Amino acid sequence: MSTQQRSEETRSRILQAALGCFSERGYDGTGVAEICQRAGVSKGAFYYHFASKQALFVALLDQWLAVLDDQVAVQRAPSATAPQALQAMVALLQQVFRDASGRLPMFLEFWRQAARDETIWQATMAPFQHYHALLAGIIRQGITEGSLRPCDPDNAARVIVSMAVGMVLQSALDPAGSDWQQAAQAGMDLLLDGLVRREP
Amino acid sequence: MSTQQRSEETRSRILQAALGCFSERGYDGTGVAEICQRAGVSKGAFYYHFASKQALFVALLDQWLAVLDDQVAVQRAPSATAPQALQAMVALLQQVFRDASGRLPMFLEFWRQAARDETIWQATMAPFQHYHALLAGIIRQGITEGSLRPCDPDNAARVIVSMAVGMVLQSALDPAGSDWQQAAQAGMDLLLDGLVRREP
DNA sequence: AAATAAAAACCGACCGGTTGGTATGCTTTG
DNA sequence: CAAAGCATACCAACCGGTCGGTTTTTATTT
Repeated sequence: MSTQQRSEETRSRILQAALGCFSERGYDGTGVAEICQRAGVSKGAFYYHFASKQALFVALLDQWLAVLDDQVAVQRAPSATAPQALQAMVALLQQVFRDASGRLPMFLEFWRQAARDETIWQATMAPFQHYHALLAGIIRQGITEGSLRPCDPDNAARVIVSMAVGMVLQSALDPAGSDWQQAAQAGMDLLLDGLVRREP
Repeated sequence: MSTQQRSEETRSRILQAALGCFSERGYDGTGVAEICQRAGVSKGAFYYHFASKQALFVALLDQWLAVLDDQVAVQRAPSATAPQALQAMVALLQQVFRDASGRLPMFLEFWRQAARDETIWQATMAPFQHYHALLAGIIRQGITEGSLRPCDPDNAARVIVSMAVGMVLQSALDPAGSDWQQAAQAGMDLLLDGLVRREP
């Protein structure tokens, strides 16, 4: 096997081990030695691939963001009506629940660090703004084409993003507390149809 | 001044200092010495009042929960219709935004610790379940009295709680990103009326 | 009221263990 | 051989927590 391959595999194993450690014990709670042991490499290898523990964390965040970008790119099918497009967006959330199963506490680590580190903050906020813009666009289009009632698209998008974020957080804290995939589905249905009873 | 008064004031000052430190630097990021310095007391005083750093954290959580219970107690006026009652609940959220201004990162600390510590988890989850039950009750009543359309009250309550939690988190990360008080108001309006355009 | 005891409140030096990070050297590959 | 990739030993700093001692308040006795 070439040294490049071996090197990249080592790096990958460190990332994977760190993901597990951070998810289970948190960022401050896990030491570099612990990550190395789990990855089956030495401390020297660690600091050969990453300048610092913080840099590793950022790399982990970047990796996650890359995955997320892919998912967003797939979701580019503006053919359907706005309600259908919004329903389809829920599937993306379900992807989050599925993929990040057991590693959702990592989100808390990201968000916590984001509140203190400028670089991490920008990277962490990007998806929020991204999804906000995406949703606001869909809603705005839906209003002009008549499938949605007139309202402020930004506010509506904010509601949807907030709901999603809230569910991700709760599922991180209490995975068994509810079927969050189904809750997200039902939530979007509710949002579309409204709570108040209509008069005939 | 009596020693009791002095003692309680010292304890209070430690709590206040800790709140500031944890909000700014996080739980692991702040040392006991730092809290003591900010509070103007010695380490001896600290460990006279609190068994450990963790115990101080729990005390801080309890303090917050007490405030929250008061707010919930005030909100006990089931006289109005369900939509009105739900609108009134939003005011409670606004209270959170107002009171916890600048200390919202503390929520992230609470939630993060909750993912690892059983005791903190229970205390942290309690308000979630509390509000869920409260909202579900209002909605259920609204359905039976005809002011709300038939739906699953639990799902609807989950949506509202999730929206609130999501907004609190986002306001913690990006306080200047939006007028979250107004966003919460608009969100509830939207939830009540629905997004989809009605046919005449 | 003075003296004394006892308890509460507080101080700050100190310790043991941990941790992120480094310096140096060995192996393998090209 | 030169460089990349990796291992081992080690360190300086930090941090939660302890401990013996000191001051201040309260209770008790004389």
